[in-house]
Amino acid sequence: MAQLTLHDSLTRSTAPFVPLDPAHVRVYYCGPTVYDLLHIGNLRAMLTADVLVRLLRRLYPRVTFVRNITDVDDKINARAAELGIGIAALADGTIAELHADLAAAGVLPPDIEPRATHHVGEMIALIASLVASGYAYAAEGHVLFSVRHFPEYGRLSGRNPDELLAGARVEVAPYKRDPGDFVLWKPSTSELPGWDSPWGRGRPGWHIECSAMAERYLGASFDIHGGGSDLLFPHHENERAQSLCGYPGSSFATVWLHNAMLNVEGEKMSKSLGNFRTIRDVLQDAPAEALRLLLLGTHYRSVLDFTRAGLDKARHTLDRFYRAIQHSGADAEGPVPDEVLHALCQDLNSPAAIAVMHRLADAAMAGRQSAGEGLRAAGRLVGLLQADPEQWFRAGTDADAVEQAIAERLAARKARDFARADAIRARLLADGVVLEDGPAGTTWRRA
RNA sequence: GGUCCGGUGGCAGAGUGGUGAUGCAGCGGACUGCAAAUCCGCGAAUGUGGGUUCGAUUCCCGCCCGGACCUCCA
Repeated sequence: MAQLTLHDSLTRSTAPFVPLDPAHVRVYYCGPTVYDLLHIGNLRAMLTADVLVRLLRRLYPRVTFVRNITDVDDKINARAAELGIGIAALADGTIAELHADLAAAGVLPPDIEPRATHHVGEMIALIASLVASGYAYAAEGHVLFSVRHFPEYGRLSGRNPDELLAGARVEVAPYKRDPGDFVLWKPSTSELPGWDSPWGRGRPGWHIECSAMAERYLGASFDIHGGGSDLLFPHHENERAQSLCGYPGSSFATVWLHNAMLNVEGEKMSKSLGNFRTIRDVLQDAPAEALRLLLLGTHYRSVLDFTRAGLDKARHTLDRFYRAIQHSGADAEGPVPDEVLHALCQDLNSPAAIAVMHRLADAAMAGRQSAGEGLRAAGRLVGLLQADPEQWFRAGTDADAVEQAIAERLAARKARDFARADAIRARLLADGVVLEDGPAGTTWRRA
């Protein structure tokens, strides 16, 4: 069996992945904050996790993948107030949209998708334990984690706690003992969502939810924790501090996986630049597999540039793969080719796996059915090539009308009236249908 | 200011201490009424200056350039 190696952000090195329990691999990913539709940056993180989990499921007998939903947060409060609805209603609606978008994008659902608001009790218990053991303190209705009590603080993100605040852009709240201390619990006014706690009515800080939910579903020590690289600090650094101090003797995550960010047409995606692309938006004008192939075309730890041209190219590549499958006569999946598995096992090297798929496509095009079957199998491992080729090439077209036009054109060609034949072909092309004349007659597909 | 990451052919994008994947684009050819698709062939790259080494794109140092993060953005 291929040995999986992964890059660990904590050690900043790539090493063989050794599960705590080979019979049961456990993965936690930080999921979205549900106040708006998912964008393609969110999707990149989800997709990295998706490929990781698909691969782990091939390599190990049992995998539990937990991806949380943050449904209590100041941004949610603000948006709910803006819309004049409750946070639960906003969260429920957003979660339904999120599930629809991810299903459309071909992202498999996690095994467990815990919501923060359903685990406030666990968070309060964890905070109480941190207070009792001296790692946290209450002040003015807040509970704060005391960074100075955790000597390893800063190790994950490579930061020196003493220097951390030197360039910070925020004012330090007066109730903090050290500027780097972060909030575990904060008070809520009567109009804000809140829960009763030993420190009064309030709501949890952002970081504590992941510590509590990861422990609840995976145990205090588990295998892989992932998320976008922007979460490395402070979110993951803080989670790690909370969990290591709150669950003595535990190791929290063995491997920390972080995917790089995504740009749009060369610029950072941001609301102010107006280049924010939601999944839904992109799927309006490209098949989901094209979006997926585009994202997998760059290694997850490199910054990826999302471009319209790239999306079109991805679609043409898929045309080539589907054509090869069709040509090889592969109507079923074969075993996953070793080269593909091997590529993915090298720290999820999806671009290398895609390169192998191109070679398989060459062989399939040459008529090797087993190559076509291998291509399909490789596709499934990375969530591609799941459509029926016929469907892929002809979805959204009026087959009867096209067949009729082809018959007319054939008659024109037989009469050597090429002007008329070409006019028919041009008309179909304008309607998004491409004709291909082969020895066996004329075939067609959408452009 | 601090920390970190990266600079590979026209473009996208892997890998590697010893003749630099893969795709797109380009060029020549086959096929075609013309195309499309497919096939054959061709040209084309490791930011910069040093160091280590028999040999560096790969390791080390300086420089230049780009990017990310620095308290709640995947």
